[in-house]
Amino acid sequence: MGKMGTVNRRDGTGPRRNTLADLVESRIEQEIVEGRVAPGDRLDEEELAARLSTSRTPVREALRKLAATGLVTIRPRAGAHVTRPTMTEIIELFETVSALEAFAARLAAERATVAQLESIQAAHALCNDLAASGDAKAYFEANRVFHNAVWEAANNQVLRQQIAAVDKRLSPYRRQITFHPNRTQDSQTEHDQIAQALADRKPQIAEKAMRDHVMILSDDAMQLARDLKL
Amino acid sequence: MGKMGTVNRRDGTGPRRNTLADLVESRIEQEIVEGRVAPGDRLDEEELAARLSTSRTPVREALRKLAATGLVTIRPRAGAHVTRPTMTEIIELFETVSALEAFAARLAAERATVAQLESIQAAHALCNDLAASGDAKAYFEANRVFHNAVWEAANNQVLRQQIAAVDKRLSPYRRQITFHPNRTQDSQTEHDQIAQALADRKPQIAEKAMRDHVMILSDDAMQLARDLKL
DNA sequence: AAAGCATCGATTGTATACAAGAGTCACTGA
DNA sequence: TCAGTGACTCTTGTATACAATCGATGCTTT
Repeated sequence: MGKMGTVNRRDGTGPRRNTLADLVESRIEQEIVEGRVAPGDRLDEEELAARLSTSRTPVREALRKLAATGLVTIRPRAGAHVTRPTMTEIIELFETVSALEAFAARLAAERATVAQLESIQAAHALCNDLAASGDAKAYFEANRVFHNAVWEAANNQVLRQQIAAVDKRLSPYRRQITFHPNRTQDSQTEHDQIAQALADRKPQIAEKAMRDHVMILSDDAMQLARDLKL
Repeated sequence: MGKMGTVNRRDGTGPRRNTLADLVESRIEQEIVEGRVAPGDRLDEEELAARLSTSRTPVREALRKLAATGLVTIRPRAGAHVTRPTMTEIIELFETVSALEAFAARLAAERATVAQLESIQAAHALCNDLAASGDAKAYFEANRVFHNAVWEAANNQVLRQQIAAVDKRLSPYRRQITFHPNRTQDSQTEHDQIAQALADRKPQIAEKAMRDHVMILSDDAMQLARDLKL
């Protein structure tokens, strides 16, 4: 009787995984986003298959899907690697995500529900506490929650997915910046302006504040990348 | 000189196809974008494999990649179908592409080369001629060229690819609108404003003009969809 | 006759087998 | 010693075989 123990969620958020290929995909994606594998690292099909106790077929399908989003680069006969963007591409990624997040902020200011605005304020408050504590790792997560709350408040699933896709590609670099000394305080000041504009329902201001916020991050990322000779 | 004999382009534009899976992918994508298969249509793996003289393996990989971009929907054990967006999703797609294209227009106004601006003007002029001629099919293509020229002039490859991805998902609906009677003339007026703002290098105006232009299209799409009971 | 259920068929998901190109490394020659 | 070249190996690309699940169809039962 209990043979159908399959998990079956229908929202696009959580892992609705019925097939091995999808499971493998989320595992690989996780390893990339969490920084367990770095840009440029090779992704060996057989090694992944062995590690995840499956055959090459689901691994290949997972890698193809990840390649479609740009997280992974596949060159024919040369295998799959975690995409290592050039300096130019990193700038382009930040520019693109700045446009998308700014638009999300604009929409959020226009049409967020009261509950959604409260979620944003709560995340903002949490960021404040953690910024004071100096726990960079925790702040990194709280910052993600804040941004996620804004994306959600835009009430546009397509937009949210597009942002998430580009954001994943930037995650290795975003991570670096968070641990940059003075960044946390500045970030909080910018979050203040964004949160205020949203609470006041001022789309234009929210849009510009978010765009500037992300682009400042971009500048920091570039500076850091130069320092680290990435 | 000719160091590598392999055909190896590095921009994402042209078909750099070495593997069957990539070839199959572009074929299926083409059929969707050109309207040869409609949203909701089933994509049978064996039938595709037979028609393209290959096995199911490359077909499956191609379908997975297309699913990652949202053009195709795959439900486990239920097969692949051309994605049929809901009314809400169509609106969300138009909103998203409006933000992206508007940003592209802004960047183009800021940093397009003279040659790129000339390409835009040329495409605009062609649109004008064809609008007068009343050849809807030709205008549809010329309109694409105009928009493509703006995307290109933004000088941001990541942005260009993101726009292209979302735009593909909208192509069935964009097509419908073009053949709507009065749309062509209105569209030209809007193109005028965009082209002028770009020529004058006014980012704010270009951004707003493009955003409005796309969102008007969205309204028309919704109205049409309602009329056709899509 | 309608509803429920079981069996069958067809299609997808996964694994494995086979083919072919790219990189490696040792060997040769200068 | 170093550059060039050749075969070899390892990995990927493709095809096929096998397994599992969902939907349909027809039968049974009330």
